Amino acid sequence: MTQAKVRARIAPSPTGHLHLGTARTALYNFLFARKHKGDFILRLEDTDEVRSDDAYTDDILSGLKWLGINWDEGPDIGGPYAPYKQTEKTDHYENVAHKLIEQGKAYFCYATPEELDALREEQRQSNSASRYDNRGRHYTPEQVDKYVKEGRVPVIRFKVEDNRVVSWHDAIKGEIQINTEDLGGDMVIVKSSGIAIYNFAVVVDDVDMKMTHVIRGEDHIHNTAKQILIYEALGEPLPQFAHVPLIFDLDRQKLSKRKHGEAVHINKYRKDGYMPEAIMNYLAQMSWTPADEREIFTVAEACEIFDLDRVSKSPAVFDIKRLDWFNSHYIKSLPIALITERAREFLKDFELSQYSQSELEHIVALVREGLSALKDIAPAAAFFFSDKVQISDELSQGLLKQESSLKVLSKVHASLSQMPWGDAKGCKASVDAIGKELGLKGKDLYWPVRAALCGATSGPDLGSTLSILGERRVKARLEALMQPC
RNA sequence: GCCCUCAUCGUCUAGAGGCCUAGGACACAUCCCUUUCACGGAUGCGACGCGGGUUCGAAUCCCGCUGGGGGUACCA
Repeated sequence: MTQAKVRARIAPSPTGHLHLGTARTALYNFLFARKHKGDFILRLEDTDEVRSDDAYTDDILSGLKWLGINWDEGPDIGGPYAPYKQTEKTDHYENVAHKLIEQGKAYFCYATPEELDALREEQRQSNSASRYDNRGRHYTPEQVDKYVKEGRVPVIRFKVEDNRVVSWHDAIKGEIQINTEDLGGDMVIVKSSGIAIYNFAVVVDDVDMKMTHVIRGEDHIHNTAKQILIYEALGEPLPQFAHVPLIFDLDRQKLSKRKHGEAVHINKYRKDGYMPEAIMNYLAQMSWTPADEREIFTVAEACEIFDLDRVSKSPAVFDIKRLDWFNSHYIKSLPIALITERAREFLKDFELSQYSQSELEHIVALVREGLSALKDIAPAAAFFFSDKVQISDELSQGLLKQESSLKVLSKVHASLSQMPWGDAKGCKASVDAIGKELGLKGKDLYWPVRAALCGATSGPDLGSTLSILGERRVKARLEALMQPC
């Protein structure tokens, strides 16, 4: 048996910034395609004339790329089944819809939005299921004539046959059965504007683009039933469906812009200095565990080991603390040159040119340990860049007023020219030697020095700090303290 | 309302009838390391929603209940 080449896709609609859920769905499709040496396609479902915006398209494409998700065909690079943008296929959808009308599988419906609202309201009042009453199936020629004369512009509805069970084997959820009666009556496939509706356009596109697998959020389950009906009407084979559980917040509610604001957008994490490797890793393992249960893996590794069989059926809760853990892991373990490069934009308020590239890398290496996101690097590294170190009143009035502290500082100041700059251990040893001389050690010795240099009693390794700051900067800091006005 | 779906520590999960007095990770607590914070290491806290079955034996299978979530548009 020859298996067709796997083709999976992500079909975002450019009605908002790249959402965490969209990113994860994209990731799963991408990983699945790569795992099976197939193609991954990106297609834009921009049939919502009201909410679609090109700015969102850019945001989505760049966000996906940033995460390491690359497509083989898409609106930006083309491909054998172009166009990859639904608004460029309007006529095509309409043609297909007309074919369905000719076959008696669809028809024009002249019901106005107001009439439909009234119908729904009535159904709501009587506590019955909300559905279109298929009235358009039985128009007399006179009625149609009248509606046309009134200037009503029809939609095209697809006939949803009643009393049938649509079922499919979902690659994640297993067997799913839905009765067509619960689908809401004959469905609109082309709006009165002439633009195809999502449920119709997806099927036409997935058929056109020869998609073999449709992996999407479980909020689409009912849509899948509707879409299967369309596949059948078109006489086309069904792809394999897989419905991925959704992502919740800590309150077990769907992640939504309304409730969570920017926190649902990939962009927000990008701006805050989260590593794409961390987001990818975190997103991937939210509802999927590799067979060997490893938790840290790269995109490339995930492409090797991804498996739909191991995708969980239940929703995952987005927990920023866990993301932070992944992020701090990558901040600590990615090559220092790369982290330094990424850190630059978070340090842009400082005059970075005063340090060489390798010195800068040392600084980043020193402070990266405690960071959960790069946005926190500026406060952590600030003292390296300013000769006027901010010192709290508590320290300047307390610790730094003590006699022993002043002694330590003036001793350090005096020995500046003998410090082995560039040698972290050597610098530390010099301080220790001064301590020995003064009979001071521990906090009494280190804290004053640390406070003078960093403005705090906690911070990176003292020897390294001294070594990187170098004679000029250390001198400036000490003198600023020793000659108060 | 109706339809679909889900159910293991606070969170992500392992678990596909005996290997489970339920394992790992995050978080949290304590301790160790350290001049400090962080890192790292150790220990601890901590879960199979409930009720019936089936079976010699159930977290695992079946049924019901409860609870959560999603859907129910001329949105996607």
